[in-house]
This record gives sequence, structure tokens and C-alpha cells, in this order.
Amino acid sequence: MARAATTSDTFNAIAEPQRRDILTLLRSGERSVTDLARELGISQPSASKHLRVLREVGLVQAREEGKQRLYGLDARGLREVHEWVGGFEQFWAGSFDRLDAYVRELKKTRAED
Amino acid sequence: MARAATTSDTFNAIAEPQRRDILTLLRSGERSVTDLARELGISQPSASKHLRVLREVGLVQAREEGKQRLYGLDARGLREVHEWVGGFEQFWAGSFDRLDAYVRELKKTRAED
DNA sequence: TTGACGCATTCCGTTATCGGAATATGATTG
DNA sequence: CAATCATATTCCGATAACGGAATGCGTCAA
Repeated sequence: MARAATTSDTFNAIAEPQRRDILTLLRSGERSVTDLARELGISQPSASKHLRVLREVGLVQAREEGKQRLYGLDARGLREVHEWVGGFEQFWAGSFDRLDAYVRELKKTRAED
Repeated sequence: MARAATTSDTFNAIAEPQRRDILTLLRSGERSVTDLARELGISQPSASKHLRVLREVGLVQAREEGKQRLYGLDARGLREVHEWVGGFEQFWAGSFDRLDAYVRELKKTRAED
């Protein structure tokens, strides 16, 4: 068994830096495959493959425009990621070093005196 | 070239469901490796390997306690993920169907009349 | 010291990923 | 229809990921 298929798994889809870059670019509007490839400095087939993954998890959608295919952002699938990660917010707000925790404990104890 | 190393990449570290489950479990406190394996229904070596990945990206930390090793959460690394994903919030707030966008465009145009 | 326990590591086989090159498909234009 | 442009797919090779089984290693208890 290898890693879970990236298809139908948003977390895996955004685990790839190039795919994150594609999504970021698409925030400013639709792009053709060639444009994306050029802006990212990758080959056309590579861009096409990444777009396929993003399409399969529903993070982008394609629109036919003549012989071009314009890809647009559909970020709704990112909500799940945002919420999962957000569940940890209390754990990074403030510092949670072991030392810091110890210091906080100390202060708390003293305050109770 | 294969996939980027999961090591030193938080996005990749949380792309694996079992590892997400481990992090979730650790929100309620430290656990030993064996406890985690049992609670997740996976083998001890498997748990140990996932913990290694999480340790290497800094999402967990280990503390020696007798012959056990207690793993604790250090979620600070998740902040980066939360912020990146959060940058897309405006795109999933409200619906962004093509139809909806069209309707919004229409309303906007009329408002300008 | 020996044995048991807890954990990490290694080795192995299977599967998936990624980039590149070549090629296929599909639409537009002449 | 032929040529061209834009995109998708396929094939390939190298690499990495994952789980399982076996093993190594340190710690504690008797």
C-alpha cells in the first residue's frame, strides 16, 4: 500500500507546491493552461496534469473558450481544510513551549496563593 | 523526480489521514506510542513511523518517561497552513457558482445604471 | 544479569507520484 | 481538407510512500 490517492482528497491535492501555486495564481482570475505553465515555469503537460488533480478534487473548474480551456478557482473544498486546521488554533495561539507552559503553570499557582 | 519529501513539509505531513488522526488525538493530551497505535487501530511500527514524520516537521515533540515515550502536540507549524488556506476564504464565503457570479454581475451592472 | 516491555529501525514488496518526451485529441483557421 | 494551436494523455524511469514482519536497542523489574 502506498500513499492514499490524491484524487478525491483535498489535503493531498494541496500537498504539492506547484498545485498550491496554481491555486494562488487563480485567485486573480481565470487562466489558460499555457499561461499557467508559463507563469510557473513548468511544462505544459505538467501543468495539465496538476490541473487534472485539482479538477478531480473540485478545487478548479474548466471552461471552454475557443481552443483554449480557461481554469477558474473553486475554493469551496478548502473550507474543510481550513476548519480542520482551525481546530488547532488554541494550540498555537500564544506559545506552547514546554518551558512556557511551565512558566504559565508557575504564575497560575502563585496567583492562587 | 517523485513527490517532494514529506520531511520538512507540513502540508505533506498532514496529507496522510492517520497522521491527522494522531494530531487530533493529541489535542486531548500526551500519549505513548502504544496508546496511539491502539486507539487508531494500527501497528506499533506504523504509529512510530508516522510520529517520526510529525516529529521531523515539528508538529509533535517527544518526552521520555521511563521506558515510555510520551508524544505531545506542537501545533505551531499548522499556523502556516491555516494562513495559506485562509487566503482563499473570500472565495468560498457565499457561493461562487458560475451562475451566481453571473447573477451578481447582473445586479452590479443594474446598480450602476 | 536475565527477561520483559516500549519504541525505533530496517528490509521488503507494492503502489503511487512526479517530470519529461512523445503523441493523441480537439478546435480553429486558411 | 490541411495546417496549426491548445490541451490532454500515455509511456517511461527514478523515487518515494506506505504497511507488515522481523529485529535492534534502551529501560525497568525481578
